[in-house]
Amino acid sequence: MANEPKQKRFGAHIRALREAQEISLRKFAERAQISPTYLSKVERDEFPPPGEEAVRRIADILGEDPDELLALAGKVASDLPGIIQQHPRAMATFLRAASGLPAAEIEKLARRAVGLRKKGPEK
Amino acid sequence: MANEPKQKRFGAHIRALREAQEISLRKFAERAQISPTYLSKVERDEFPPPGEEAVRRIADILGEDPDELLALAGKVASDLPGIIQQHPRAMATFLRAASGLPAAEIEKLARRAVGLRKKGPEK
DNA sequence: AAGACTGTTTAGTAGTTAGTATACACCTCC
DNA sequence: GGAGGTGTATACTAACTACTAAACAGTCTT
Repeated sequence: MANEPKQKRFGAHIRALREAQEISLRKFAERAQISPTYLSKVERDEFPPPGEEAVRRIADILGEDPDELLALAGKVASDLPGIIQQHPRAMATFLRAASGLPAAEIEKLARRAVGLRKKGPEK
Repeated sequence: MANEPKQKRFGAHIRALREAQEISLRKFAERAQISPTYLSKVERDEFPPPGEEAVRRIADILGEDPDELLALAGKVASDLPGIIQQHPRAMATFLRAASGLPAAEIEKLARRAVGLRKKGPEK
C-alpha cells in the first residue's frame, strides 16, 4: 500500500461527467488541450489532477464551477493567495474563524463584504 | 534584466531584523536549521524565500507573525487551502469581495464569523 | 478482414522548488 | 602570524509537478 493517489475523487468525477455527455476520451483530451494518455491516467486517479489552467479548461467543457473543480483537484484558484497576502493576518484569522461554518453563512458574510466595498473605500 | 527575484523584500527584511538582534548569520542559520550558504543568498534576495516550515522557524526566532512573514515570502499558510476547499465557491466569493477592504473591516467580519460559530454549528 | 474507432500500457522528459557541501576572502585579537 | 570569527562564491542535487509519444488491445462497421 504505497502507490495510492492523494485525490481519490477528481478523476472519477470528471470521467462520470464526460461519459454523461458522451464525449470520447480523445475528443475530450483534444478540447482540453492535453494528451489522451495523460487524461486516461488522470481519470482513473492513477496520476494526480492536472495544473490549474488545464483544470479550468476541463471545468469549462463540463460546465462545472472552476473553484469547485479546483478544490476537488486539491488546489485553490491562483488569484486567492494574492488576495490573502494583502492582509495576511486578518484574512487568516477570518478563514480559521469561518472554517466549519455552513456555506450559507459564509455567503452571507461575502454579501456583507460587498456592502462594505460600496460604501467605504471607493478604489 | 533577467535574473531578478520575485520577492524583493523578504531577504532584506529578515536580514535587517537579524542584524537588529545581533545574531550572526551562522548562528541564525543553525537555529533555523538551514545552511549558512543558503541563508546568505536568501537574505540578499538572490534565492527565493525558503519553504513554509523554514519560514515559520525564522518567524519564531525573529518574533514575527508567521502569516505575515509567509505572505512576504509569497506563500499562504498551508492550513488555509484546506479551509477554502471545504466551501470553495463561498470562500472564493468572500475573498474576492473582501479584496481591497482595509484590514480593520476584515477583522470585524472575522469576529462576526467567530460569533456565528458559537451559536450555530457546535462542531 | 480492413479501417476506424474505443481506452490503456510503457517509458520517458523538462521545469521548478528547496535546498546542500566545499572552499574561499576578509577581519581582528593576542 | 595563526586561531577563530564574519559573510560569500561556486558547484551541485534530490524530489516533485505536470506533463508527452509510441505502441498496443479490444470493439464495431462495412
